[in-house]
Amino acid sequence: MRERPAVPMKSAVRRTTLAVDVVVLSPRGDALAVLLVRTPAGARERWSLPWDGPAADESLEDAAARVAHQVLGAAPTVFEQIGAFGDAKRHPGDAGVSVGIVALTPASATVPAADAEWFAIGALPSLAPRHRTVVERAAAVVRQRVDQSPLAFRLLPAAFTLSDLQGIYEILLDRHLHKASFRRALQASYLVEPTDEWRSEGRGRPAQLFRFAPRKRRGVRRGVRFDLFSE
Amino acid sequence: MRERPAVPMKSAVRRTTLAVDVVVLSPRGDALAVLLVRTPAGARERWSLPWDGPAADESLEDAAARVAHQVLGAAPTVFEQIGAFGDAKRHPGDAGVSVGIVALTPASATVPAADAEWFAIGALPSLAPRHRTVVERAAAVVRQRVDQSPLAFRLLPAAFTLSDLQGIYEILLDRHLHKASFRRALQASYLVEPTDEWRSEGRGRPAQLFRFAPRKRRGVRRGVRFDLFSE
DNA sequence: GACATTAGTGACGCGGTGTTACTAATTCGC
DNA sequence: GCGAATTAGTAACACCGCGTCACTAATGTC
Repeated sequence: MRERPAVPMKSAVRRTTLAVDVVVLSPRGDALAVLLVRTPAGARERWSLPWDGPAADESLEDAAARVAHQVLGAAPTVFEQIGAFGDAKRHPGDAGVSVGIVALTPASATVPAADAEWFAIGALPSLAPRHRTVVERAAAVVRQRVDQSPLAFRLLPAAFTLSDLQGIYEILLDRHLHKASFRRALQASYLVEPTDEWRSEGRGRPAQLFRFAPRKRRGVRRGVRFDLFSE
Repeated sequence: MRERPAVPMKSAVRRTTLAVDVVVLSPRGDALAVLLVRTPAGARERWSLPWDGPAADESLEDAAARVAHQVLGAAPTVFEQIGAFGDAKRHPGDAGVSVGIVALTPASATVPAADAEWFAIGALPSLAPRHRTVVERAAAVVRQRVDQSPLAFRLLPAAFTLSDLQGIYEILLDRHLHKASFRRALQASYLVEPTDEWRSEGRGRPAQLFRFAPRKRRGVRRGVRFDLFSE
C-alpha cells in the first residue's frame, strides 16, 4: 500500500454563531411535556425552546443550566447533551450552530416564568424547524438513556412507591409496562431498597416506600443484542 | 402555583470559533485503530485528530466527510456524531467549540495521506486534551451503537463469513464472544442470509459466505432493561 | 358488608443465552 | 497416504429472564 503524497491539511477554525437550545422535559399528567417560551412580537413562530449563547468562559452545560433555571425557576435534576445541529434549518436567533441539551425535572410544583408554558410532547405548537428537530432528538435520547442510567429516579422524591416509579418509566418510554415483570426486573437489579414507611394514597391498599440505593452486582457480561436493531 | 414575574429572556447567540474533529476508526489487526495526522512544527503535541472548520454552507457531517476523505483517501462507510465539546480543554486550533464526529471504515487497503498514521486505540500518543476526550467518547459511542444499528456490516464486504462478522463485533466491543451464542442470536435476528459461495481461507474448513439482508420481524416490545445500568 | 380500587406475589411456560461437546472439511507435516 | 492441527458449524443441556394469568392483601366507598 503506497502512501499518497502529503496534501498538508490546512485546518482552520470557522467563525460562527452559537446557541444552546434547552429542552426542559417533565412528566405532566400521563405524558412528557416540554417547556416553551413565548417569542418576542414579530417572530415567525409564537413559541420557541428556551435558548441563549453561552457567556464567556461558560461551558455548554453551565449555559444550559442557567437557561433552564431562569425559565423553570428551579434547577433540573438531569442534563444530557443531545448533539450539535449545524444544518440549514432555521433557528430563532439564526445561530449557525445549535447545541441541544435536554434537562429533566420532576413533576413537582415548580413555578415557570410567566412567559413560559408546558406543552405535551405530542401536541407542540409551530416551532422553528431546527427547534422541532432538537425536541424530537431529545425525546429519542431520553428514551435511549432511560434504561442505561437512573434518569427515572431523579424525577421522583427520595422515597417513592413502585407504582410511582413504574409510572415514570411509562411516561418516559411512552408505553405500558407489565406490573409483575417490572417489579421482578427491578428486584433483580438491586437498584432500590424498601423503607419502613407506607403511603396511603386515598383508596386502595397502601404502598410501601422505596429508596434508590444501587448496589454492586456481579459483572454480567452479555452477548450482542441483535434484538435491539431498529433497521 | 403562582407565576413568577416575567424576566424576559434576552437570548443572543455567541460568536465563537468552531472545529469539526473527526475520529476515523478502523479495525486493524485485532484492535480498533484511530487515524491521526502529524501536526505542524511548533505544535505542543506531535499528533492530532484530523479536523477543520466547516466551509460556508457546509453541514457538520459534510465537513467530517471531507476531512475524513482527505486523510484516508477514501470515504468512510459510517458517520455518527459524538457531540459538542465546549469546555476549557485545549484544542489544537484553539476552537471555542468542537463537534466530534466518528467515522468507521473497513480494514481494507485504503491509502492514508503521507502525514497520517494509524494508532491502536489503547496506545495513543500525546494528544491535546480535548482531542483525547473526543476519542474516548467516540469509542464509547461506537460501542453503544453497535448493537442498535448495523455498524458492523458496513465494515465488511458485501459477502462475508460469520467468523469475519464475529471478529468485527469483538473488535468493536473489545471483548470475546461465544461462537455458538453469537450464531444463534444472529440466526434469530433475520439480519443475514446465506449465499451459495464458500471461501477457503487456507487451512481449516471453508466457510459459507453470508450477506446482510435484514428482514422485518414482528415487533418485539421489550420491558425495561435494568441490566444495562452502568451505575 | 358487598364492591371497587390499588398493591403485591406465586406459578406456569416460552424463549433467549452460556456452555460443553461433538461433527465436518480443509491444510500441513511427515 | 495419513494423522495432527485448524477452522467452521451444530446439537443438546441447563438456566434464567420475562410475559402472562391468577391469586391474595389492604384500604376506601356505597
